[in-house]
Amino acid sequence: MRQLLERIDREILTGGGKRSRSRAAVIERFFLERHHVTIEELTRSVRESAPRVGAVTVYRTLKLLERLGYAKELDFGEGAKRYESNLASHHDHLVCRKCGTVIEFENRDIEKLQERVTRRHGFQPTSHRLEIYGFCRKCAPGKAAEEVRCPR
Amino acid sequence: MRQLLERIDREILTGGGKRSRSRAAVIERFFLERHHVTIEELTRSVRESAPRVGAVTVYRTLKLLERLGYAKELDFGEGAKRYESNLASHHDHLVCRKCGTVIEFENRDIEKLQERVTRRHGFQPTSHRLEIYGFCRKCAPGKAAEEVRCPR
DNA sequence: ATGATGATGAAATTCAATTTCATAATATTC
DNA sequence: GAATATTATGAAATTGAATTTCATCATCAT
Ligand SMILES: [Mn+2]
Ligand SMILES: [Mn+2]
Ligand SMILES: [Zn+2]
Ligand SMILES: [Zn+2]
Repeated sequence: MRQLLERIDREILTGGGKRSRSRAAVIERFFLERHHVTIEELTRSVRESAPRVGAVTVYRTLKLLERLGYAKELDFGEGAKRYESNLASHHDHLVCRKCGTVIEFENRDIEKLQERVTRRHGFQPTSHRLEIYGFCRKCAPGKAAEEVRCPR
Repeated sequence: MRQLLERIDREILTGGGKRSRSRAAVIERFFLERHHVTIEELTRSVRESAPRVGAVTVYRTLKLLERLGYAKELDFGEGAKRYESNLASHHDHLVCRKCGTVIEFENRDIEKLQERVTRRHGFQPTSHRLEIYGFCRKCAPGKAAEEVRCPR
């Protein structure tokens, strides 16, 4: 952890940036988070230990971490984006539409097939997103309130 | 086409709705679109034949078509959402980060593997989204302006 | 035609995200 | 250890897509 923070600090320095307490607070909290967090959630968390940090700094710091390759931006269609550490290996997500639980999975076969698809189209892939929406074990009762068709 | 429009009209009627000229104009234009359109693009298109139609009606009509199962909402992270007809069979997308070209593909093997993944997690899937971002054949020169690391 | 209810669209509102800008913090130079 | 230069901060303002409001219009049933 210490190692990581120092390494990021060094990268920022190298890039012409300066150290900052607020940013350090955001970065530390971010990597302590267990789940995929929104800016709002992370801001609340940061303020427990550094109450004066503004949400704008959280926005800026996460964009920075993303540019440096340490964070990943996610969008589960909730309105606000979520972020996760990009230190672990690549994975995709199962998102429960009822309770919001997110299950992570990794499937090399799917990734292989994706590569084949892109090759077939002369497409040079740089990233992808695969999200499967539905109901998790807890939230999948016999019949969920599925398709209610109504014009309004 | 005529068939489709009448069928949708009937469904709306059944659901307690009424016919409307503005909405009909939006629906007709929508199904004539070849590409994935934003609300703004579709509104411009609609106004060529029905100049008084407001953007709000386009928003509302697309939400309606989505609820009825005739349209699909897409989000390629551009800020504005895109919509496509849901009449054709399911497919996923390759999105060029440079020129914006969208290539559609269909891969039964990937879908099968997805089902296996969800089953393994006791997850009941209702939909998914798979998008692969990168550079299309035209836009993939030896080295694209890939990773420029800079703290700001 | 009349009345009831749905649909419309301009304007107002919402809300995440970004920009602005005066001030504060940090690095560099002497 | 100042003085100076440059970056970072955060409150407030701004943006922009999407939604809501509401007075008015259109459509349907009687
Ligand atoms: Mn994850
Ligand atoms: Mn498509
Ligand atoms: Zn759930
Ligand atoms: Zn391209």
